[in-house]
Amino acid sequence: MANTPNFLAKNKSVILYGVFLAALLFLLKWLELRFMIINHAFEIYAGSIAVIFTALGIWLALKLTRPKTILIEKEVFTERPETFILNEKELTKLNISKRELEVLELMSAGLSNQEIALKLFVSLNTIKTHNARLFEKLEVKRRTQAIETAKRRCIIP
Amino acid sequence: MANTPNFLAKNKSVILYGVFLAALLFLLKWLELRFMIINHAFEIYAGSIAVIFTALGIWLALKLTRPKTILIEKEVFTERPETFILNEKELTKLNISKRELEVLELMSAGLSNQEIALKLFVSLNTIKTHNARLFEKLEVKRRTQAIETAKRRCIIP
DNA sequence: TGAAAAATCACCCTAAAGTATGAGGGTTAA
DNA sequence: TTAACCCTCATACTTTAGGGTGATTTTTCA
Repeated sequence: MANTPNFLAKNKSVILYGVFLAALLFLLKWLELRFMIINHAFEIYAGSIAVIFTALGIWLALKLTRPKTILIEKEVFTERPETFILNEKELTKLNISKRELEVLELMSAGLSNQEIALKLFVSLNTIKTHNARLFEKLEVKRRTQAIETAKRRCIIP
Repeated sequence: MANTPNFLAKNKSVILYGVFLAALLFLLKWLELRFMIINHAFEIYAGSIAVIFTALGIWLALKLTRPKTILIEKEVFTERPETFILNEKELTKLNISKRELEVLELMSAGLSNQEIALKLFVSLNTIKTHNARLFEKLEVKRRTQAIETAKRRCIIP
């Protein structure tokens, strides 16, 4: 395992900590020389150390425990197997008629109301009525929502 | 808001930290008196402070960040082993931009143009422009067709 | 057989979607 | 720096979608 770059990358935090510690030692040595001749120098020095190392500890802890997150597994009811199986229960529960389902499928295929009307040999108004009932039963407001809901519930492929 | 017990409970960590700090000061004072007469007493003292306060910082950080680790929700699809694989080739071939894809996905979710505009913090006209380009690139005339085509080509799930 | 449900259609109106055109600012690569 | 996108927004217009109401005919089923 002569993977040096990987080693460096993985221990980045530790190395950074080492470097930071070295820098701190220099700083502290300098502070020592600087304040040794002043009154209460010792207290100042000790306080500085306390503050800096507390901060260091906090930083270190945050750095090391960052990936520690609790995963909440959320169950999502999405049942769409590759081979479409019509969910008859949903259909009867929602009380969607044969004709409405037909309209829904053509809608999902991307046809306009006019095109659906022509295809089913009925008037545009009829399609609109079917749509209105469909939206009511599916509890949606738009055809795109209807398509999304219907697909999710396995009413259409 | 005279909810004293609640205040105590909520600031438990802070209070504990205060008490611990006071205890530490006593300890340090004792150490100071103890080691002031020994050679290298200063270094030992400083080292002690560093170690103790680093530990304190780590403890503090862990204590304060523990309740904030409940974050990520993982969606588990019960009956859908094959996850969606974005067809990057199609995307680049069709020359669909990131923003356009974003709009397309929201469209597919059943949102209206106005809702998409609000969600993306842009104007309705901007969404309409994105739509027009999308329809042109996908060679369709309506949003429902766009959704159908995009799904079939694995551009959206 | 009679009521309920389904399917059909019409009219009117509003809301949303879509078309066409222009334009300014930002990024990026030649 | 220029050209090519990309993202943004606007205005004006047309088309489509959707809501509400009411009605007729056919099917279905208890």
